[in-house]
Amino acid sequence: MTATPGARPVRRYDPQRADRIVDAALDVIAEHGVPNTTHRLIAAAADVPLGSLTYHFTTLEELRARAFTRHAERMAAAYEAHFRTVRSADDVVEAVTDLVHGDAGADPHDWAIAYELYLAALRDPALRTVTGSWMRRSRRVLERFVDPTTARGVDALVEGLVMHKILSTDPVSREQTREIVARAVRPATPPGTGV
Amino acid sequence: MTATPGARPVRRYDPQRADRIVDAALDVIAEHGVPNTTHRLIAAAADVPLGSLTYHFTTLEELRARAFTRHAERMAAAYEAHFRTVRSADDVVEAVTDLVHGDAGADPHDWAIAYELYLAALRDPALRTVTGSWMRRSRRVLERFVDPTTARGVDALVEGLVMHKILSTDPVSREQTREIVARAVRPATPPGTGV
Amino acid sequence: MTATPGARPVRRYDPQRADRIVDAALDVIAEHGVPNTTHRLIAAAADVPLGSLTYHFTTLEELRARAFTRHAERMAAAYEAHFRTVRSADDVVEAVTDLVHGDAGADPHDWAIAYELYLAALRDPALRTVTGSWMRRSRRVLERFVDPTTARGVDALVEGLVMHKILSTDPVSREQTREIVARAVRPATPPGTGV
Amino acid sequence: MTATPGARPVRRYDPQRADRIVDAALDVIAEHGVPNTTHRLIAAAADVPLGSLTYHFTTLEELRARAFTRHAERMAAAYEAHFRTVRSADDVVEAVTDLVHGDAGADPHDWAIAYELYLAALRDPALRTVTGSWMRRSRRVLERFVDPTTARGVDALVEGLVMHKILSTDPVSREQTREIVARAVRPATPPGTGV
DNA sequence: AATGAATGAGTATTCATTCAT
DNA sequence: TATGAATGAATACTCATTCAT
Repeated sequence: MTATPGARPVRRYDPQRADRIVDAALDVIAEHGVPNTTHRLIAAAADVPLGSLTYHFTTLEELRARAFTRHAERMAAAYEAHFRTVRSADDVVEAVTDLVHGDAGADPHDWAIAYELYLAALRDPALRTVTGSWMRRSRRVLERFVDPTTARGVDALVEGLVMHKILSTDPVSREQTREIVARAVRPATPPGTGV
Repeated sequence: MTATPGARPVRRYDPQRADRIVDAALDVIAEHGVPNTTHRLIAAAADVPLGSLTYHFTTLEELRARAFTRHAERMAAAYEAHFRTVRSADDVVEAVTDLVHGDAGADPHDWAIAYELYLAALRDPALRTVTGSWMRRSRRVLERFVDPTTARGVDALVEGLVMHKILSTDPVSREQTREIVARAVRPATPPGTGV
Repeated sequence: MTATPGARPVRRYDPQRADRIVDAALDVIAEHGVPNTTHRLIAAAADVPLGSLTYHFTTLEELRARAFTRHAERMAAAYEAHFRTVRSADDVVEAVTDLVHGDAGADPHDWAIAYELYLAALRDPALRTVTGSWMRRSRRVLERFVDPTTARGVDALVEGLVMHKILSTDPVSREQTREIVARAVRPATPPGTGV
Repeated sequence: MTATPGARPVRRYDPQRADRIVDAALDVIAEHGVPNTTHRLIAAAADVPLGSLTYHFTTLEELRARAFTRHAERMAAAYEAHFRTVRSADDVVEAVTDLVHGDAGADPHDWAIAYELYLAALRDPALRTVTGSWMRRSRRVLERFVDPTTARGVDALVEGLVMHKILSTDPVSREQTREIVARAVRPATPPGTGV
């Protein structure tokens, strides 16, 4: 009850602890993957005692969900910020190319978490609201510059290009990416104008 | 003294067992995901005793790698078969649309395995040769109809469209997909022709 | 709703548990030998649940090392205590004979552990610091009565006599032991005095 | 029944196979220790198929016993050979010193097996006939030069010196060993001649 | 309110031995 | 006669979660 002198220094009032734990969880997911994301690893990363995790989050699953939600939120916000200064359709091509080649804030660490989330969402429909709303926000951003169908296509294209860039053994060049993106961004060919 | 029928499980002579185990592993990966793919689950799915797995495959990791390799091989073969009858660029659009909407042999089960492989490859560079060669084969197929850069774009687009179809809460329609694909397949705008 | 007595095993608060586990490990090593010293056997001997072992000791190897260290420490202390009342060189002969014939605190149980440690040290150089410091302490005790070389010889002799007593089918008599020890304790023949 | 052409080359009639297996077992025991001496390791060392082991030796324990028996026989024979040219008591001192310092045919490999045998004999009384008869032969050799009690002492001393040489962190010098041995070999002090 | 000790269910893996061929 | 495939019991170890303090 009373602080015993000489006892180990007690961590004082720590209102952001839950927050710090969520961020630590994201780091662990990025570095070790969901299956290796254990209470112990997160506790160590957050520098909090083990019991603190289950005190703040009933289950590990809940903590993971919170972490993924936060990540999706951040990625969507970064996406929006990235396009804030874009004006013309030409700028869009450049901006999207930047996105694919990592010059837009999202690094491998972030993409690793994203793919962990994707796979988790594949198994857990509850997480699909997280991925779903993230995608809707991305498309909404693109719709400021292109028609909805094109937005959908460009958004999917970014996904696929990033994934192939990571998984391929001969990755795409920036030049090629720009070319590919440019084609996707062009307005639909008016019917009857030939292929 | 006498062999009581049913009293003792029969030791089966089973020359294709290793093969069956690999297929069972794929089923388990599809249904439960890599992290839940345990020896026990695979053994049950293949209807073989537990010890049989480590007899045929030194580690679980090795078995997983074999399973993923077989899956990638099958997916690539299916991809090639799917385009075998395609002749014109117009047919390509239809064929790719079929691919995205599951009318080309690959079902959610197959895609689930594919995404498990992607994530595994993200952590394990050894698996990247598997994903890499699969992608190369896909592109090579497309290059029969379009230029290499376009092939790359279309291949990435398929990836992204399928993924978003699975992860989104409002999925894309077949109509939209065709439109998006058509745009990606169009030849590049000749320089100087304007947008 | 009410705690049914006996229904659920009681979670015990048990601050000396780690210590008790180490002692239990020593008992198991003595009775079953290192190769049969399993988590299960130790847990049963210490009357603690299985998971408790790896909670307190990361690996079984670590637990074994701790147990051996404690044993060597105890044996050395007993050795020192045994010679505390010895004054003359004659007393030394008697004291050493007692040592060999088990009248000095160390029983077959203790020697069994010691030999398990020896063999373990043969494979694991880390354990050689344990055996090495134990031997140094023994010799230091003997050096209170005889010159260092003699101490070394007597110490080795004790080792060999005990071992042969255990492994031989016709063991040495107390009388013989005393005679042998007496010869080893005698001061070196002054040079030039002939044999 | 008939040799199928193209089948793997069948190992032809191999009458010394059992012998080779026993030697392989000794190698494995020396290198890996009894607890790690498995059928698989022995089969690999002997370059024979796995099933061959249980074909020739009912249990692993039986094979181990055979291996230990052979080793003890060889060690005793080497001991005898080593003393065959010894004539005087002075020569004995030198010969014993050679024994301890490894100049008598027995290397660390041999001692490792010996200690594995000792420990095994500690647990299994059946093996004590092996160790017992080995020791008797050693003593009998020494009794050609010294009285039985001295022989016993010297034999034990060798045991202890070798063991301490292996387990100690500051090993004994050849000089010291000779001195210690010399003292043990000297005839008993005639009663009444003082200590 | 907070925590570290505690635990049982689960994991991959090893291996002596059996047995169909 | 000889063997390699087969298997079940056992092993060390992990970990989410619980709970006494």
